[in-house]
Amino acid sequence: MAFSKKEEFTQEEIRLADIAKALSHPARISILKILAQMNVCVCGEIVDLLPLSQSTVSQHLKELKRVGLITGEIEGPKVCYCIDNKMIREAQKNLDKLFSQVCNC
Amino acid sequence: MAFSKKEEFTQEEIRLADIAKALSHPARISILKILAQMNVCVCGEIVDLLPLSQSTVSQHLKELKRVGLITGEIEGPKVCYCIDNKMIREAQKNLDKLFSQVCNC
DNA sequence: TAGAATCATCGTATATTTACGATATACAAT
DNA sequence: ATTGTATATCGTAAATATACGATGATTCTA
Repeated sequence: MAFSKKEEFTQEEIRLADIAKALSHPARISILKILAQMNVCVCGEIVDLLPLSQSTVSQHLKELKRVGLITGEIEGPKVCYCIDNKMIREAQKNLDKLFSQVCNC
Repeated sequence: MAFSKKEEFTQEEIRLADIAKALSHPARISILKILAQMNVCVCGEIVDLLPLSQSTVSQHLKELKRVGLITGEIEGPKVCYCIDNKMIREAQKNLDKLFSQVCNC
């Protein structure tokens, strides 16, 4: 392909697709659940709970952070990851709006 | 990578990620909106409304059909695409459930 | 100050996605 | 039968995603 055509859609569509992309891997869904249960969680603990290497988990965390669904705070040598409740609510609201728009019921 | 590790997660996580993947391109979000507005829509009309070639649109339609969010019925030489309301509701419910699980509020 | 621990990033291999034109298929109409 | 219309699929190129080990950066501890 010459280059991506994603920019040729509305900002809303692009943003929604981007959120969906962040949720498009089971590992990232799992990470969100883990963070919600623990409330706050050090990266290493997540690695221990998943069947993936440390570097791969780090990549998945980066993707979730990129779209804003989680935050990461440095605590000494560790990094404390946490759900961003506000962003989760916003994602929930926007996806719900899409489904409502799209569903004839 | 040797091979994907997606299977090592729960069926629920895999299914949810798969739905999210179907929504992870603005063209597919746009297609869903178009189908909802028109209620029912011939493939060619969708092509006319998007800045993409016929073959690319056909691929996006295939992806939406794969996860069940839309159906396609052959009508003579044309194909009539339609939102599957039941599946949309199910996707809405399951994503909403995830967000509720994941949000501390 | 030297190591140990924690995490991100780099390099890399492979898989998947995105995009298009060309071609094949199926049907309708002439 | 032939032609035209509508759509899917094939082939292909480029981009992006997934996964890992190795390395680098940072910070705590001995």
